[in-house]
Amino acid sequence: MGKPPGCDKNGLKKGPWTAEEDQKLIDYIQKHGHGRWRTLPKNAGLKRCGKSCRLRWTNYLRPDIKRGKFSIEEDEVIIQLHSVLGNKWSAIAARLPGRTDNEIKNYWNTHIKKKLLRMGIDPVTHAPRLDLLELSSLLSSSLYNTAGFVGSMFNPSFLSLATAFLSSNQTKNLEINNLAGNIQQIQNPYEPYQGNQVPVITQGSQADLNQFSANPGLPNLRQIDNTVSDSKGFLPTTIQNINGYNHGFNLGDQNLQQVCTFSEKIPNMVPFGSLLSTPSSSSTPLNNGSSTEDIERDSYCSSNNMLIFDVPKGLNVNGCM
DNA sequence: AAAGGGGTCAACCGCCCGACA
DNA sequence: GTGTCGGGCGGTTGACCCCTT
Repeated sequence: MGKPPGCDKNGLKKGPWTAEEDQKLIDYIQKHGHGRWRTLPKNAGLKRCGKSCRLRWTNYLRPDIKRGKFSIEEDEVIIQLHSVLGNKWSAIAARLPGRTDNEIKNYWNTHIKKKLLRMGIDPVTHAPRLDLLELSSLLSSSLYNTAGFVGSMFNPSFLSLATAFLSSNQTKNLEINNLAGNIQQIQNPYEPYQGNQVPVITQGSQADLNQFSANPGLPNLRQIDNTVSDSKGFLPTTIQNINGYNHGFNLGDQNLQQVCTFSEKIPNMVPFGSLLSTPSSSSTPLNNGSSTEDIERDSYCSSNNMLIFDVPKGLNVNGCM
C-alpha cells in the first residue's frame, strides 16, 4: 500500500531551496499550473521530489501567502478554532486567508502554546490546568483544619466538584470546548495570582454552573464589569448573562457556528484579546526570548470583563503558577 | 569576542485517505 | 478486492539566528 517516500531516492536534492529552484518552480506553475506533482519536478527541470515541490509551493511560494507576524486578531482566531478543532491545522488555516497550516502549526507551538501555559490554560484542552487545582487541593489539605474560612474556601467538595467539572470539559462536546474559548477570563498570565484575587476561569454547562451557584462553599464570585464587548454580536450572550453567579448558560450549536463563521467577521470583529491576553501591568515575561512586540502583544488587554474571586487577605496565593 | 543555549521556522518524514484502473 | 497514484495531514528535525554569559 501507499507509495515510496521518494525524496531520498534517485539522487534527488533535499534541504533548503535556492532562489534558482524557486524561480524554476514558479515559472513552471505560472505556465502550466500545479497538480501532477510527481511529474512536475522533471518537467520543470528540478532535481526535487514532487512532494518537496508541492510543500515549497503551498507553504512558501504561493502568491496569496501572507508573510509576516500574526496579528492579535489572528491569534484569537487560532485559539478559538483550536479549541474546537484541535490540531487540525489545515482546517484552521482554511479560516485564515493567506496563512498555511505549517505556519499556523509552527506559530502555535512556538508562541500561542507558551502564552496559554503562562495563563494557566492547558493548550490541549483549553481548560484551566488541573495541576493547579491539585495544588489548590494540597493547600486545602494543609490549611483546611487550621483556618475556618479556608476550610470554606477550599472546601473539598468544592474542589472535587471543580475538578470533575473541569475534567468533564476535556471530554465534553465541541460546544463546551468552544465555551471555554469564549469565556475564559483571566487577570494576568505572568502574575496570575496577584494580591488578593484569584483569576477565575468559568466554563461549563448550565447544570454545572447551577451546581456551583448552589454550593455554599463557593467564594464570592463577582464580575468587575459584565458589559461584554459584544457590540458586533460576536461574543455569545453567555458572558453577558454572567452576573456574579450563573444566570443561565445557554450554549448550543450556534457557538460552534460562530467559530466556524468567524473568519468572515475578522475585518470588523471586536477583539476578544481582552479575554485571552494580558493586562498591561505584566512585569517580567517568562519567555526572555520574546521580542518587544511580543511583549506588547501579550500585554494587550482591556481592563473590563474580569471575573474574580474575593480571596481573604490572609491567604497569600502569589506564586501559585 | 567567543561560546553555548534556546527559539524559530522551513523542510522533511511517515502515515493516511480517496480516486481510479 | 487489490494495487497504484496523487495529495493531504500532523509530527518532527535541523539549520540558522539571537541573546545571554
